[in-house]
Amino acid sequence: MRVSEAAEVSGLSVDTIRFYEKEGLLPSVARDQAGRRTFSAQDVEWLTLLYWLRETGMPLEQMRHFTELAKAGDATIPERKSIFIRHTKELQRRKAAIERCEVVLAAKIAFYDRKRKGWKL
Amino acid sequence: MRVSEAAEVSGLSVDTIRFYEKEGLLPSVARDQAGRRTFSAQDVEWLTLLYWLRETGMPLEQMRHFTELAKAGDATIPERKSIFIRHTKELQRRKAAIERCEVVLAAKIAFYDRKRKGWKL
DNA sequence: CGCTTGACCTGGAGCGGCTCCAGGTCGGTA
DNA sequence: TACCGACCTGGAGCCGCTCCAGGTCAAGCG
Repeated sequence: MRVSEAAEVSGLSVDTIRFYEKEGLLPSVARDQAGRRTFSAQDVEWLTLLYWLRETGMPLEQMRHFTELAKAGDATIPERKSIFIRHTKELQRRKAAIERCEVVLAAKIAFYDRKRKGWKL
Repeated sequence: MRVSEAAEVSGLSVDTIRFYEKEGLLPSVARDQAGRRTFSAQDVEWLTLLYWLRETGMPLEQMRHFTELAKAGDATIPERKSIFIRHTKELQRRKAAIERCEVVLAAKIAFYDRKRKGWKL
């Protein structure tokens, strides 16, 4: 699979994939004889994971660390697991922030509605 | 109220408040005779709103536009309201992404647990 | 009354995380 | 065989801060 298809499937942009490779966030990327990146199903799964982690705010540095662990083999599974558990907690924090914001916005909207009514009366 | 206190109450950093002023995101900031910014309760409320909008991903450009509308008076209330409604929808999108990511992480964690069990048997 | 301390000021550099662009290479189709 | 489009690289640009140097000022203490 070539980079544009990998991008489409994973949700990342082509530029972001190249950038991630440069930054060491991809465990390995094969090239064909013409020097073009080729992605296996596994590679694309990895990209998709990165997509979700970034989409939900994990810093590149942490993703890079995670990549190093994955490259180092099964012995690092406990640490990788704990990274995911920590990120899950972070997601709860973010969800709470969103919900708090929803309340704030709902209050503002209600305020505007009351004001509008005031004009009409 | 001075900038450090306004920062503490609003959740923004002092640097971010100064940056937002420079970028035209604050409708007006008074200064004392020594040239220091002073914030009224209203100002702090505004900062807090900006905090929540940024925390949940609204771009500065949109916040700037919103500020302009607020400065222009009550006639712009319908547009301001529609900005909030749009952002509320964006929040739903983001919450869905977080929930999707939670599922992905839970699956990964379960996978690690199965693998760990495999070792022990 | 003067001195120090610390909160504030400004302008500008640096950084994370992309995104876009110029200029070039290559392979598959008409 | 000549082209077209997808790929390549290196580097500039952009957003949204964050940090720093170098300076001003007011308030509290000796």
